[in-house]
Amino acid sequence: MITVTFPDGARREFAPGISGLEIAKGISPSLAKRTIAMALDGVLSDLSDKIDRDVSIEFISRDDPRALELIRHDAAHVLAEAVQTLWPGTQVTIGPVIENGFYYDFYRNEPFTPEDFPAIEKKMREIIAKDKPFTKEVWSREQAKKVFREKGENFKVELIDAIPPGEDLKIYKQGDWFDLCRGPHMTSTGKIGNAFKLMKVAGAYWRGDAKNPMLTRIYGTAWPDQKQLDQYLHMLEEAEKRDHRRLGREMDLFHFQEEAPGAVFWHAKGWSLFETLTSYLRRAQMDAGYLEVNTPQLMDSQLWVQTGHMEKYREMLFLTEKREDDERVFAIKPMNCPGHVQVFKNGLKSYRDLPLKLAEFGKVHRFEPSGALHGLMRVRAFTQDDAHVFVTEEQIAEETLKINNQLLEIYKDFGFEDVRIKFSDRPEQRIGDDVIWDKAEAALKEALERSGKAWTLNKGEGAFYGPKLEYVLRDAIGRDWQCGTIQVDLNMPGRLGAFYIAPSGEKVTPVMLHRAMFGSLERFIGILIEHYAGHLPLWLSPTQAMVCTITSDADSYAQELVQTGARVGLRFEADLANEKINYKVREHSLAKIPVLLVVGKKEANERTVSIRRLGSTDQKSMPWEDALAMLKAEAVPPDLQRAEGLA
RNA sequence: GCUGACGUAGCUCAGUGGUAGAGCACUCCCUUGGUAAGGGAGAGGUCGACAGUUCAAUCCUGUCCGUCAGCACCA
Repeated sequence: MITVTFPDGARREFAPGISGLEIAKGISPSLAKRTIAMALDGVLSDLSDKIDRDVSIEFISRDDPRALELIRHDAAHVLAEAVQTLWPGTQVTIGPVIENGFYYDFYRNEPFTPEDFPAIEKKMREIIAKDKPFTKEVWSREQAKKVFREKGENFKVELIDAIPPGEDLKIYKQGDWFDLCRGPHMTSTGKIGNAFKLMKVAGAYWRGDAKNPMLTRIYGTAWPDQKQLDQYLHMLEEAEKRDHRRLGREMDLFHFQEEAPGAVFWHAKGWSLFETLTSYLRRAQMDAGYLEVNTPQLMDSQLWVQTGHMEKYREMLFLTEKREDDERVFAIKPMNCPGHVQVFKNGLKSYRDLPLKLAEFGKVHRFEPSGALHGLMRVRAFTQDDAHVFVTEEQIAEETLKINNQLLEIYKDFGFEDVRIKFSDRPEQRIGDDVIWDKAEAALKEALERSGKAWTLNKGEGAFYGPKLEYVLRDAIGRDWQCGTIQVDLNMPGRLGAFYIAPSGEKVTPVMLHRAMFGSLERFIGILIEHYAGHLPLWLSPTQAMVCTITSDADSYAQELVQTGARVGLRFEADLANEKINYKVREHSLAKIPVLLVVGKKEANERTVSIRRLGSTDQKSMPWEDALAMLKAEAVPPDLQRAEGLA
């Protein structure tokens, strides 16, 4: 007999080989009816699975959070059946669950389009309405390959070959249709319900490799009920309103145009934000002992041969043409590091100079693939808040930890409390000995452990010259972007001939730590806009207050307020337009101006202002001097607010 | 780069094989109005670029450029 433990702690004995469904039926028919799967010792399993050991069991109903992935996975199978029914000859490949939904990759000569969705969804509803039971069979490798080969499912045959020898080959059937699948599934297609929707089609390479054929991927989303589906769709609409490309236009921050793909035209307001951020970073860097330098935009391409970039990234470099009177080819810098190494090399350095921290707001250019470009997030010309810390091997972990800590401090100033850290170790294509890589990776791990922050491993994703930590932020629609980074480089300084004089008098190659806090200013601004949904805090907002006149009687008073604001370092503007106050309030609210100072004849006479904050309909009248003092205090950047406590 | 979709006024979008339209924005006039759109008039377009088909192309075909989504890439 086996002992089964129930969620309430009760234990019961059963004969080995009893299925979950039988146990549920034994308890009550209604439980069996509403149970769609089970968890054995916490692991989701088919309700039909036979139990032959002591376990704890939980019956999963449709409203259990764990049912969500089953609903989506089953929906993917139904999608595949629907597509193969409508277009026989289409090959199936894989169809996993993803965040917020699922997809299925198909191979077919004719691509699918969104116009096909209604037909596919209709067929899916039919399959769901038939409430076909999911049944599982375990096949032998040979049998499975034979069946799929005969069906012309060549991709499935390849998948079977990739399954490790010890693992069972499971086939899930829903009526006549079946698929190779790891499972588990719900008891029948009817459990999926009707709260699903096909979202988009896209190409995707077979097995994620650009050398392989391209498949058509159909994305869908599925939820336990219509309400949750509607909520999700509504959330997507709201996220669209936060899109920095849209807000960038609405707030008059920047634009792009065809002549400069992947390069930003910063407008005055966007540049104000950019400058506010660089000033902030300058203070932070100075505080941490960095020296700001500036290195050439264009250097002999030979330098990039030395670093290894020409070999690995030739296609991504912007190169000049050879000139008749000069045989040399120049490259626009894709990174700042070689420039900083030149600064380091200029003049003899001693171990006493280390750690030496060189920083630069370096504008770099990379010929990114056209399909990679995305607003401010992925551009071809961007500004790094780049720095290189030259250290001895012994100093690596300590300096890395310092950078990590400052980075997290800085992110907090922008409300990013839960930054995710990825540790990317050695890639296949790399320079330098493995002994060196061992050291570099160990140093980063030590720093991570000492910081106590959670992190995940990003296997094989390091830079070609060294491992890295990536600090990842998420945009409005859930896409992840690398912002900050720390990289340990035991290769490049040596390649470029940098050394310092050790206490022994020997020449020793320094280790270089590459670090960026925002990463790319452009990307960080994109993330910030979406993070704040355009509602920038006062210290960042390009226009901090708009003085709106009620009638032209207050024009000169309004202008005076703007001037006084400017004199104390506040960015005010006046709206003297011949429009009603309703119109002005609406216009500037839509432009995300954080503070509206409304002035009419009354305020001009009494020297007061009526204050209205973005996102609120409250209005408060107060003496102008008080309002000015209040806004001035509020507009102090967070780091300077902290510093005031020190003075 | 790959697959697919898209490109018409500053923005959002209609539209047609016979050289274009709306709303908002813009300019001017009237209005001086107290917290999310006052009224009127006007101006504004090589219909992404280049070829081809056609008597005639913004519309059909092709190539290119750009944008969007996903994939691949991301020093």
